[in-house]
Amino acid sequence: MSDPDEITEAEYLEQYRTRERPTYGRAEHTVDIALFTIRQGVFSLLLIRRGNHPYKGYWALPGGFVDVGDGESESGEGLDQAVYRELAEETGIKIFPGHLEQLRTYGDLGRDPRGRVFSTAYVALMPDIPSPAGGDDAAEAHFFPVADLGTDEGPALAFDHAAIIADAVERVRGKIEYEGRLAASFLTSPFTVPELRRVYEAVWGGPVHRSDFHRKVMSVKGFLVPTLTTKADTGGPEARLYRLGEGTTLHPPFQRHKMLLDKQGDRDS
Amino acid sequence: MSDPDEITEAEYLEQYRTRERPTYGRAEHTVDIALFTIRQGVFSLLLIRRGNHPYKGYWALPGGFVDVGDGESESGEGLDQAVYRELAEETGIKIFPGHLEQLRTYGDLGRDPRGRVFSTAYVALMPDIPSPAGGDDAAEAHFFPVADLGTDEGPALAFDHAAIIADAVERVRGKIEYEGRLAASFLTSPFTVPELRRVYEAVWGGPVHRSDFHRKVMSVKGFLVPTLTTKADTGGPEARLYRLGEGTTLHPPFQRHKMLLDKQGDRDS
DNA sequence: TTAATAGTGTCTCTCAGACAATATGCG
DNA sequence: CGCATATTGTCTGAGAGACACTATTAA
Repeated sequence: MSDPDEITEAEYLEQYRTRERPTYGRAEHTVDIALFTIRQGVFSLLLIRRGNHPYKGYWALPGGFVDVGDGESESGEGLDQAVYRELAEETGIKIFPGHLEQLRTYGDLGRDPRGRVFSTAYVALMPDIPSPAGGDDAAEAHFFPVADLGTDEGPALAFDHAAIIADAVERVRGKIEYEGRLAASFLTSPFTVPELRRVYEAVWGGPVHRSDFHRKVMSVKGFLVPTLTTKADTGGPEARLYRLGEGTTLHPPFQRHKMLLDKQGDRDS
Repeated sequence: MSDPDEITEAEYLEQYRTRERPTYGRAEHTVDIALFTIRQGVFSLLLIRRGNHPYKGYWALPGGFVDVGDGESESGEGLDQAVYRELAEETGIKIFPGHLEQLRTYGDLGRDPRGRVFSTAYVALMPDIPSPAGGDDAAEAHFFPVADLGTDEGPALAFDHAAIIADAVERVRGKIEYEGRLAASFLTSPFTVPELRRVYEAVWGGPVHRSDFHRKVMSVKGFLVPTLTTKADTGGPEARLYRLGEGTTLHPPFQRHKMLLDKQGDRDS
């Protein structure tokens, strides 16, 4: 360890930074964002029609290359930062008002014809704010019902985005079982219990027990904090409005396969 | 769309591949592996002592740069492939006998002093096979008890590996609640129910109800398939040996905070 | 014999599922 | 009124938590 040829870490890094680098053999890194919302009760995903090669004319998740600056350790932007920037550029969403989390990274050979491109996918959930798609880019943006994706009804998808979307949908459907905060991120606060129930119905794609859902969601202490206001225009009695409390995890979780009714129609009606 | 300047995707890609590329401003991509096992009943993580700068002498997760070939789309290796290669090179594990899954990707500025380096972390679980650490590299490899990591007892960790390890530990502790297959991947098949219980005790760090665990794990249909053999040397009666069946998800899940006893000692004794 | 353990049985109490009932608002 | 809905209440059955018990093996 007392090697006379020993160099310090600072010396090593100086050598590393100024080394000869090939102009090939480097990969690129992108972020892709699966942005979900609920529009008119329909669980929907934002896609952008590509205006450039490759996959020109196909629909793709919003996203793009991560700015790595000049490659120095402290230069460029982080992954989360890239996501917020791309959201602003591609969808016009300056301040993202929902939930964002990393999904996973895709790096298979051949997933991008331009070269080796790693893509870190994110899942974003937000309420349906009436100033949606179509950002600074002239690119066409559109919300598609999740149920249509992957079917003949759905759009033609670029790259491996069909697989990413499938993973993202499953992440959302699974995680709202035990993360109540996720479901609430589809709504603007304050909201009513039936509104929250309709989030689950939209995401899971079927009716959810009405009275059981109400009792279950209210039984999680600290999850919903009542406000003094109510909301009319429900087609029934005024509904109390709640905001999110601190208790975020649902113990025990909602169970998708049990909360979902097999047949159409709430038995409660 | 009938632009006369329009080029085909093939033409575009040819231009893209042969473009001028800077020798700077590119990031690199690594994989890091949090390899867990249970040794003598202790939930443990494999770390490698770094023989080179940066962080020379510190302990780090096994891993390394992903081979991206010459940067062409089909050249190099995929992420999973890189993980298996690094496992072989750094730990001598040629055929990985456990469970492997992607954790998440870390890309913060400054996380690697050499430059912008994205790292996709993996979680690996395997039984304690008695031919462990110390691979082709002369590097020192060692299993550390997870409980010691992050304390003064634990090793000094390189890069942001302390944060990665914390995420990995929480992933394992959380996921074995509802993924029985994960817990079983710490064992060699066939195994007994008490052996499986000790996996939970090791990972969660406390005693688990003995009789309740037995009843619960047996009640999940298709999870454990009995063999005709038994195992002696248990300190008690011979225990039946089981192998994993098809039913992998535990519905409803084991609940860590309920299955774990608050105090030492199984009330069952 | 003693101690530790594998496996089973039993009681209780919580809670999810099922469904009824009541009150409210809209056309 | 008739209908859909919000919210509360009640009954029941499944199952988790708690704990006792038996059988078996090692020291």
